[in-house]
Amino acid sequence: MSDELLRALDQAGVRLTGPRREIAALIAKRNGHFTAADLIADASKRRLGVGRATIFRLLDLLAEQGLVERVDLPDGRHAYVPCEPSHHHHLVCVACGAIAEVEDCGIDAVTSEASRRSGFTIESHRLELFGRCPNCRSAN
Amino acid sequence: MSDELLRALDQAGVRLTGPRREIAALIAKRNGHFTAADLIADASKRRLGVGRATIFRLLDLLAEQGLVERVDLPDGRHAYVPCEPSHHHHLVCVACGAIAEVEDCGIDAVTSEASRRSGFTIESHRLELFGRCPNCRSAN
DNA sequence: CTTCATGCAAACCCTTTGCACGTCG
DNA sequence: CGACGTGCAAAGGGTTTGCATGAAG
Repeated sequence: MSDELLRALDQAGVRLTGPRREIAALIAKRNGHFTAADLIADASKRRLGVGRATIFRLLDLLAEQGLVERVDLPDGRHAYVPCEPSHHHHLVCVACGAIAEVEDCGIDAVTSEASRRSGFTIESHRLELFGRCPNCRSAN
Repeated sequence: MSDELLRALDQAGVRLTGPRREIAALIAKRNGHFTAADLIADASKRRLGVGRATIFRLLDLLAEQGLVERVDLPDGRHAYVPCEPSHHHHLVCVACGAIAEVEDCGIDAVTSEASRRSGFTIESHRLELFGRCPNCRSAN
């Protein structure tokens, strides 16, 4: 479960310490997005002795490696989603937090159109889609 | 300059108090995005007696009315941009902070494609474009 | 006059940092 | 063994809240 993250970290030459393994397992056990606070709560619930700081430090590390990405929820909270380094946008279920990764589906056309109209050179963009996953849609 | 915001607030039945007028003027005097901290600094620089809380409260109010929108900068800071209630996306210059508003330029095609692929129903989205405005591009 | 907004300060997050100790390889 | 990671606690920044006072309509 948590092997994916650990393997990727290992490959990146990152030390696989005890706390890092435990936090990776917590992340793997969640599905969908999670906040730093979620992990901190999980850790304290299970009485792992890991400190807040270690969790934030690992999240930074994972983000650097592109293994998680930080998304800003509509309510302003910061969350993280596990993801493949190459994929780029996320679709998040507002009901259960499930995540789907969306590869470029024509966003380039949008950016170049915006660039043409505005005269800006576009260097990067952030697209976040919010909706309901198939499960939550039918459950309601 | 600050009339636009004030007029819109008035129409919404919001009391036009002294502090609100002053803060609206500060916002009008900025061009491009700004943070709450920017306004707080402006206010203290000019020794207006307005408190932090009032600034945050007005920003909330303006956001409720759709007169400003909160954007999350790539570095994680929260900023606000003044905008028309109907327009929807923003292009922000990473060099000078200038803002261009971008009306739908085919983003619907992207969302429906993403929806088709993932099975999610899409309720909302957030698109932020980052680049360089014509001025900053030629200045460099 | 009544309702609502304000300033101030304290409270509250969330996140980062400094440091002595422990662990990994 | 040496470099690096860790926990803890404290510091830091941004944002919110409680409350007595003051202004708006």
